[in-house]
Amino acid sequence: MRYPAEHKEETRERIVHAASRRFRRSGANVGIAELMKSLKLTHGGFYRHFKSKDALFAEAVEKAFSEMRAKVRAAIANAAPGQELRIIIENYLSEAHCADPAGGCPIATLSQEMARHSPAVRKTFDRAIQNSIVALSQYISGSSDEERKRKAGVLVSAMAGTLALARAISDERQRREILAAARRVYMETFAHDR
Amino acid sequence: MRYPAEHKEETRERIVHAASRRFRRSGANVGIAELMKSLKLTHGGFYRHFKSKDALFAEAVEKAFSEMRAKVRAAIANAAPGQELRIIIENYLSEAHCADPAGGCPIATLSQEMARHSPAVRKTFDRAIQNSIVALSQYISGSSDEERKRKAGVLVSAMAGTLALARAISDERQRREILAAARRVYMETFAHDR
DNA sequence: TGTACATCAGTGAACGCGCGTTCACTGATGTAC
DNA sequence: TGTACATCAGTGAACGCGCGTTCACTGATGTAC
Repeated sequence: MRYPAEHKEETRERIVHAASRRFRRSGANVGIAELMKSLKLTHGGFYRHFKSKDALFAEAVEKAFSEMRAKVRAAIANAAPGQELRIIIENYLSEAHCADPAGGCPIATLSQEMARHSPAVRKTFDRAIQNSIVALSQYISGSSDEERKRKAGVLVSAMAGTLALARAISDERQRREILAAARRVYMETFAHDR
Repeated sequence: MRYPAEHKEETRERIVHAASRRFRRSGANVGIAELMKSLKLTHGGFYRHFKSKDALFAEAVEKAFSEMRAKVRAAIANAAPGQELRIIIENYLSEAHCADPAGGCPIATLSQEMARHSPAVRKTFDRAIQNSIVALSQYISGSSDEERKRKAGVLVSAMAGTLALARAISDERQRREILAAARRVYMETFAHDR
């Protein structure tokens, strides 16, 4: 059957969106068939939209980063000037973010498997990381742009590591504790002028 | 053919050692056949030693942590008192460790996929993390045992996150930069009395 | 306006492949007599 | 001391399964005349 004009683009976007969530939840071992089934489609049609699973993965990574940027933007939209970094840290290390890998930061879910991905995927991830660091650096104090970017890189990697470890910990109380302790340490280290 | 008395135990250990390295390099998607082949064995014999791939994975995780503990112990064996934490941070965030995931910290390579592993594996990982945090906490300043452990947990997760992100970054200069910046920040935050 | 044809998103069978696991078998050595 | 048998780490074919990808096909709608 033939479909209305924008139908194809809509389907494509639904695939990328679902893939972005699933890859963040399960890494690259998500099957095309299962993914398409979750959208009430069959696996054969997948290749009308993407030339390979790898191509989809790259787009899904990009999508995950752009979703994160949107969330951060929304969170600090009404922040009092100078409070942006505190809000970013609080949100990133929140229990809500911890409980939602599928809708959360791709660095905390995918960085470890990046070494095993194709050059195309790695390049996408790489660029997105640079963007994130630059975006974050504008809220960090420091005597030069370079210093702010360096500190932002450290903060991003530290927060992603803490989130990943918190998710690996089974005991809920301990998970909450490490998130809370990390919020405090990172605030003191990065959000206070010193 | 029959083998000398301790032969079986030796083979078993060779398998765990090789698996520990391979799992850290590639995550759980390492084939039994390929693993056994790398030891000049065939895949069929695997099940004389382990009841399943999952059982091996759990042992390999344990082995990875115990290797790490041994490396840390060796590194600080001759440290001047009070310098242990500086040495630990310097080693963990060294370019050598960054370039050697297979022989390095399992938190930096496996934490993100832990959520997808069996309860048995998760429990092993969990226990090992607690041990690591407790072991590290003795070198961290703080007014109580609890505070030292909390700070140690944050430091472990932060360092693992930085190492994972550094490995995901393709550009060598940037990789070195983030490692260096993180060494400095974590030293200031955790290794200085304040 | 009506008809014949083209389009193409989506379908589902089929492919080759690698996986974890099972199992009948091998054969050098230890053990019983 | 010599012989027959038991042991069991390791072998390699075979299993069922899920995977990414291909491809001939479908059929509702757009388009040409």
